[in-house]
Amino acid sequence: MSQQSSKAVEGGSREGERRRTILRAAIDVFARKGYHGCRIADVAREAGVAYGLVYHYFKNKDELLETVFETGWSGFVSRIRAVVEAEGPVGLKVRGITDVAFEAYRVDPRAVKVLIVEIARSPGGHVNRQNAFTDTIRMCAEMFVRAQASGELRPEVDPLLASALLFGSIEMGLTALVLGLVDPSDTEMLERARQQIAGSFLHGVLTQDAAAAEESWKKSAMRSKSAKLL
Amino acid sequence: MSQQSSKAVEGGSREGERRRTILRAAIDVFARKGYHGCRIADVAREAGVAYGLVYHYFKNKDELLETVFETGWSGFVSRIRAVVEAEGPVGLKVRGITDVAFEAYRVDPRAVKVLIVEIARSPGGHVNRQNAFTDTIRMCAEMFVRAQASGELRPEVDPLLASALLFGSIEMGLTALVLGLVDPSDTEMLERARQQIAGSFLHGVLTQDAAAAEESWKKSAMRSKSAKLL
Amino acid sequence: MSQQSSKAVEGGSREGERRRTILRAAIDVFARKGYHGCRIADVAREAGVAYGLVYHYFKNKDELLETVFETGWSGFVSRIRAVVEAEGPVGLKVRGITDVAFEAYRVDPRAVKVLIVEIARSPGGHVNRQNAFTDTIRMCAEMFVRAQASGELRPEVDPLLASALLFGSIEMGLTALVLGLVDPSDTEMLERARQQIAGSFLHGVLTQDAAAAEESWKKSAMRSKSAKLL
Amino acid sequence: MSQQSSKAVEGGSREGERRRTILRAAIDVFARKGYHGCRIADVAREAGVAYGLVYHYFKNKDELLETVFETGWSGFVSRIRAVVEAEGPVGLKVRGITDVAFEAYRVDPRAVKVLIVEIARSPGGHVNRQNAFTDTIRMCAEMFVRAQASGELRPEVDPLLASALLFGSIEMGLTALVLGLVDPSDTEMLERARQQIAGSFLHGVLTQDAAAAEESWKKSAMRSKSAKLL
DNA sequence: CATGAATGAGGTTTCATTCAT
DNA sequence: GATGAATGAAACCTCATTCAT
Repeated sequence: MSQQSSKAVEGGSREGERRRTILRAAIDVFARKGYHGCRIADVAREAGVAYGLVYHYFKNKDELLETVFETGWSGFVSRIRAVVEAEGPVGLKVRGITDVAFEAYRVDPRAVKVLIVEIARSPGGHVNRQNAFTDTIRMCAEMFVRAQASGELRPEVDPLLASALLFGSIEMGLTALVLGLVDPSDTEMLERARQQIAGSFLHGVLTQDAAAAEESWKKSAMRSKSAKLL
Repeated sequence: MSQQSSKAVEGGSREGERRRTILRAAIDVFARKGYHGCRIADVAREAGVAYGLVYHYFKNKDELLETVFETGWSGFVSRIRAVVEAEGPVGLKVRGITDVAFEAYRVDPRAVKVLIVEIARSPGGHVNRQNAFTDTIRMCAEMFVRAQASGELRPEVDPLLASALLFGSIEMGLTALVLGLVDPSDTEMLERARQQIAGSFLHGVLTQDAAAAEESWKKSAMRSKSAKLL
Repeated sequence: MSQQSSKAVEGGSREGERRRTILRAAIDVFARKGYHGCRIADVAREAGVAYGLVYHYFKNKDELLETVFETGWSGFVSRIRAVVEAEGPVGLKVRGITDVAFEAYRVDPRAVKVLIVEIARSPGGHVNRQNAFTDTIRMCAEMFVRAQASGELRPEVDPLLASALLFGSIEMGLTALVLGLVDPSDTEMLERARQQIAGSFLHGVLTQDAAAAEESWKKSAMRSKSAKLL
Repeated sequence: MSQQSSKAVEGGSREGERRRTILRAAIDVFARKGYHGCRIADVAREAGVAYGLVYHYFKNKDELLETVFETGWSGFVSRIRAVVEAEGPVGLKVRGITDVAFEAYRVDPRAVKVLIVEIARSPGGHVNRQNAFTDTIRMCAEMFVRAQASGELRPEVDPLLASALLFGSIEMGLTALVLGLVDPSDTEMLERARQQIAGSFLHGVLTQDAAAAEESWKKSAMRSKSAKLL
């Protein structure tokens, strides 16, 4: 009782620890072997716990995977939301969204791999996953609607589709890393990819005025960039 | 379509028919249930053949799925290659690539879904699928290298990444359809999506000159569009 | 196809054979180990078939047990029904019902044990079993209603309860055998038990007239009994 | 009833309370789900105690169930014994036995259900349960032996079998209630059932003289019945 | 070619029991 | 005494694959 309310604020409670250990192990095995190869036995061994304990914390395999997804996704979504709801030009927000994705990749590439390769494209049945994904796209679509109203987005652009395309670009950019098309250890390439994804996208959808504002922003950013990242 | 009715299109013996029936059934089940739910028994039932017959034509489940993938992909790739190797401005080629993808979707949405959703998934390495995918991206990347040499593509754009982003945009555009974000029966929306994907992408990466050439092309295309499509 | 319609009349069809083998094995294991100890693996070994084949013929363990019950019970019920629907005094019918139960015991004591000990008294959830049991009791209750109308059954006797008591007596009589209270190999005792169950019951519920008719029947029966049984 | 509210009825320390709470919960779960569905976790939840506490009071599941059985059964048996060992005609005793069974049902139908439904069931040999049951039958059989010696019971009746049949009738009468064949809330029906079970049985096995004595008893009983019961 | 019964390894899931706190 | 997390053996069930007809 007291364990849940008092200690579970951020990292406490022995129960929470174990649970998280298993979750983390699941992400690992998942990223390594994919949905197929991911046997509960592997997860348990990886987490260093007994077989049955997985079932103490998760109803069954599916719920475990679902939780892996939601855990990973919810953090991502909340960061995206923060960016979307902040003040500022849409160009800055789009760059912010790209940054969130790439930062997540930098922190835990395996988790991102699971999100991208194993779940985001996953089979129909799992309603939650699709909803989480489509909800995020819709959230950004509304951002684009407002950007269109303020004259930043070109009028002939469909906001929903634009949102889908932005995430498509980000996702495939990261997929290129995950699949080894691009060397993931090449940090300079990583940086260029991030720039290009946001840059090309914005070039493609912004109005002349917004693009010009973007341009001036980019130049000032270049000077302070290297300091920020490391 | 023509495959089913005529018997001699491509080695159309009776054997070939059966084989193709099974393959088509596999695509269906695959599209409906994903790699997971796809049991040999389902494929056999869907095809209306006996359980064991699947094993007469395919060594095992993996070979069947591999064949499903290659069959679907090879046609797609060869059409892409034709577009890439033709003469003409890169803008036209990018539109051509988008057209190929959308046309494939129009002909058989389920097959496209399989290609989209199951890429890079399932049994460990399955090199073929990834290779087929990455090879195609590399092919288009070379196209962009040439376009950069001829001054069509902006110099600061990375060709490989550009290629990835193009396919990312196309894929997510189609995924939006597959996921029901966009109504797939709305043909006007389909048309607009196709235009926007290619258009935004090109806006984002082309030089001023190439973009201008694009612009003039687009205007002439608008007049003849409806005739082409049906 | 032809296997089912042409050969399945009584004992034919290879499929039916296997199925029956498994069913019979299930009855054996069931009678020997009870519901608890009855593992699918045991049934398969007893039947001399592979593990998975049990699941080829039966959806799961429960369906197997359900089938064991229905198979055993349906034969029993149809014989009871034949007795109930025949012409004649109610006394004869009651004796007929007792005979059916004891004959079933003589033919396959294990099957009767399963019916009595494992299933007839079984846990709530299984609707079919209870229904089958209560339906049979109701069938005989109607027989008693008619017997009451014709003046054979005493008017103050409740027919439904009488039916329950008849089966209670029969069941406990057989249970006494099953539990070893009475030596099951003592055929004379068996014969006496049968007589007493029907006799005491009838004494208890028949009117004076019907009881007198019974008495005269019993005497004539005694002379021809020993010849019949062996 | 009184067990729960007062703390010193029968070794009523705090420990005893807990133990009894668990036992009572076990009866409940047992009656509701049968031996199968009865998991220790269910018992603990029903009793409102922690998982492990069940193991503090009972060595293992089997001992718990055994205790449930014995607790319920021992009270029943001692009451039966009191009836059997009392002075008086056998007819009165048979009615007394029936009364004990029905009274037990009135006080706690669920406990009776467990006793009825689970007798002779589950884990292989569990000698105790069978013994408790067969011992009781043998005890009454001896009562019938004496009744036969005193000319109350007809000479051709087998005492052991008669005893089995009596309990068979009682059990199935109660089973009819448990299974819902008879409405358990219909107290008049309950009363009639009790009368009929004992009455029919006695009619079936008593000699003329004993039956006549019975008859006169019954008439006098009818007058004072309602007062006795409540 | 065609069939579908038969096989059994491999995975998931349950749950009685233990034990550290 | 009391708790419930932790353990793991043992059962169930699935399904790719084989094979006799």
